[in-house]
Amino acid sequence: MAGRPKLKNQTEKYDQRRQEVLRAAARTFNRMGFHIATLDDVADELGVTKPAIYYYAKSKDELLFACGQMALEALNAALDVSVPTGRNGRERLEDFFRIYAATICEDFGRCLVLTEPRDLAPKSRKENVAGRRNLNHAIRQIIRDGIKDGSVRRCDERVLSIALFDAFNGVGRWHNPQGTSSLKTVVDQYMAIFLTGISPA
Amino acid sequence: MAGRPKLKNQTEKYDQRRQEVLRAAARTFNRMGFHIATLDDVADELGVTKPAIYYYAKSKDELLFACGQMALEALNAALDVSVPTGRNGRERLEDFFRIYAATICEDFGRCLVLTEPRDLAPKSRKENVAGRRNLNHAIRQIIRDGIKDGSVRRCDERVLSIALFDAFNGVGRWHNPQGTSSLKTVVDQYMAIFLTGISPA
DNA sequence: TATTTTTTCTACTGTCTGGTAAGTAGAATT
DNA sequence: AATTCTACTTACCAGACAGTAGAAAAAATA
Repeated sequence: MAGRPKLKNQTEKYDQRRQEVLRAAARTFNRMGFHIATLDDVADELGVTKPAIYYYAKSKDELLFACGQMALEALNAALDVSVPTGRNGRERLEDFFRIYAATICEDFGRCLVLTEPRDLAPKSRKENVAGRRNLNHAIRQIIRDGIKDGSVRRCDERVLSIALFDAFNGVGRWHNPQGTSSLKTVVDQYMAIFLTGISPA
Repeated sequence: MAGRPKLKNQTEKYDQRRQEVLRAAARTFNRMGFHIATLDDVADELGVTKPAIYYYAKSKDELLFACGQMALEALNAALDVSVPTGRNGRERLEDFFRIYAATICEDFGRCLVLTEPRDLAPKSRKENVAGRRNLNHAIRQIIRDGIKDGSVRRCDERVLSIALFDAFNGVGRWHNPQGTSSLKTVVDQYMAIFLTGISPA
């Protein structure tokens, strides 16, 4: 944030451009891998030169961190959506993971899924891990609620949450929007697998 | 590679030492991440200096590739085990993924799961991808067999195989052998989730 | 013991890349 | 019109790290 503008009415333009920079970073990281991608690659993606990046972020670490935060904020918003009662635990799980799947197929979501906290510097990592853990804990709570209300089978909620998150992360890693099957089709299949298992109905 | 011994009775010792080097590499890559770990880190893990590594492998790329191959060979062996008939598709899936889970919790297996083909140089990558694809295709075939023999619900075998692989990969990423729950306990839960779903029985 | 082979070390190089210094064209403001 | 601010650019640096050359232990062999 070397040169964040001083005039109030310029900051909106700056923030928009910063979003474009972050998105270019996410796309480049996703395409090449965070450690393989250089800041010159990110700059190319955006059609500028490397130092221009530093006008909007102070380090490569900050770029990755900010991309992750964008995704985490979207996912936390998804949590709020699934809170309204009237729906049991299993239904709330389904609500959430449908949004989760959609989110991690976007630029920032894929970036969150394709990188690990250890790619971040200690300070960023701490906050990133906290965000991931928060999400994880929220899902575990929904699972516990589901077990209580009888809509989810008795199980260790930690194991189920990991199975769900990692299985869905696979969608972000492998799904090709240009491919034959739409995201909705894939997610429907995932839901069927998780709701009633792979054994025939 | 660089200094493979010329005397026949020395090559066995060399090969054993090479295994130790590969294992040290896998452990270091797993602990720190492939791109973050330096060859000095690998050497430290083994208690030697960096050039000693080059006596057993000609590049960092070869280390990662060889670790992946170790895991892929173990997994291909697991495929053979699950071939004997008398067991239906669903049972063979279960057989395989129990071995899969155990394998990816070992040093080389975790290394395979925690890295991506794009971390490898083009030549190694090609072979690595072929190995991964071979495994994937074998599982898809078992799924198709299971659908045919009625032990697996009708579904897109590509989607199911990805869901299974990625969910189980999560075990390799998160399971702590020193933790409270044993690997067998975790895998049993996974099996229950996938066989009959998260809805109560 | 002398000689050869195996294994590892010390010391170094070349390259790559994150990050910076300093300058500039054009827009906004006064 | 003069000044200030914006969004960049060109040119560069310093450190890190994969990989190497050559010497020196250590082990095996004769």
